[in-house]
Amino acid sequence: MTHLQSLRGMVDLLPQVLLRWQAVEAAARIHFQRSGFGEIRTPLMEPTDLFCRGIGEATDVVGKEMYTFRDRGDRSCTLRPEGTASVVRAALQHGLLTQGPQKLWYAGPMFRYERPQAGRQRQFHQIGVEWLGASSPRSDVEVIALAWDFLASLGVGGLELQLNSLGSVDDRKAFRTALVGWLEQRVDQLDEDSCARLSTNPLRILDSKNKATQLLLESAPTLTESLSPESRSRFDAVQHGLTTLGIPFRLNHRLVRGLDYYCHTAFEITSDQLGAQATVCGGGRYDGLICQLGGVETPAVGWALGLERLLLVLEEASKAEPTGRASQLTRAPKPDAYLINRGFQAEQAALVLARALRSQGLTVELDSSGAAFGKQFKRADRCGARFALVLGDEEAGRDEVLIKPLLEKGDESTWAIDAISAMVDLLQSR
RNA sequence: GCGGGUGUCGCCAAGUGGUUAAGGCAGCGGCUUGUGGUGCCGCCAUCCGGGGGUUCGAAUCCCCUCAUCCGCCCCA
Repeated sequence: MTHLQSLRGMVDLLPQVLLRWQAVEAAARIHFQRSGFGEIRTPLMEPTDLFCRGIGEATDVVGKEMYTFRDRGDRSCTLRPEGTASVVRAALQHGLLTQGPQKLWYAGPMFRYERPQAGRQRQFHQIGVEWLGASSPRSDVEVIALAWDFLASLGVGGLELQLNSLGSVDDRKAFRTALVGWLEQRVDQLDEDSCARLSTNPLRILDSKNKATQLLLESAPTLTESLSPESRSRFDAVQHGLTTLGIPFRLNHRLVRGLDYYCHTAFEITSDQLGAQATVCGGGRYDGLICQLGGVETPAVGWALGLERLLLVLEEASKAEPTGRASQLTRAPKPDAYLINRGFQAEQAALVLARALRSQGLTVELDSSGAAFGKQFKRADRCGARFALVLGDEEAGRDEVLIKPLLEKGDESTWAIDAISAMVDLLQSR
């Protein structure tokens, strides 16, 4: 209809919707701060090579989903498809890691050129956490708990934590060989997609949604079997830690994360309310990434959470439970006062009064229509203001203002227009 | 990139070949030009996502296109 429209897969966030966003972001800020994570903001655009090296050339994200273009200096630029590579780049660039381990979190838009569907957009938003320089299995546990508790604090239900270990780089290599060998004997039984992946990214075949392939995989060698004793005991320690914290999880030995940099712990938190894109949060350990991007060998764990998906789940939660925690996040703020005014002198006085009250922390809606009093009252009522303040020529002439409660019963009262603190007391009284 | 569904006012929604395109919500105006919430009255799509075509005649049929939704791939 309109010729000017937002690009496909890019959505506007309007004030009412943003109420929810802001609540979630505020909750995140507090939650991460408590665990000692500091916020980091990196550019939305990076040199293309960062992602090719960080995420892996063979991955779909790099292979077909990046927004890449050349700038006027003929540099290849890419709109970031995820946050981890950028965070690591920034940490290396500023020598953060020479000061010891870094606990960082970020929130912001990511870009992936994909076909939009439920819970998926081309510009979407992630909140993520990266703990660089953490090697203990306990850090895996802590980071997972950080995600789990954050979601719980928002009142999100119906979540499941799925856990797997990809083992060390060597374990993975060994398993890869074993799996490919096993699958090659059975190529004729594989679906088309899986066949293609056999040479590019065989581990991902485990994830296949193809029913026949899944059935076939029942008897395939498993990742767990090829774990070294060290990897095995590390995986046990992570599970033990989660159990200690009372965080329920389900082992899923098919869980393979899509990005190349993961090793050892891999996890996903899924929701039963999301349709096909059920993963709300995903992450794991990526001990090799920092080295790969030019730093010294440094272990790290982290995760990223899809904000749009989280908000989708929150919406369901607040529908199901209108008085629950999730619903409280979205209450629209009502003005404390609606300032009705009419007449030249009164309008000037109203401007001054509104500013004075706002500077005292009140939310004041100032009518600027000059319409009839009845009209202005109607608007005052409609916006849900608790009080109407009335300034007409009569009041202005006497340097007074009339205050009338709109929601509770009570009489109008007249106040000296400069009795700001007394008015504030009344307007804030409960 | 592939498959399927949908597209009528800001939102919900009737209409499926025949003169002026229901209705509801919201909005605006009035009854009520200094007092709101209820009520009543009025206004609010020459146009049916866009472009072509078929027809005496189309929102209704056909083609193309765009957008959107659901799924696949993949991921948060």
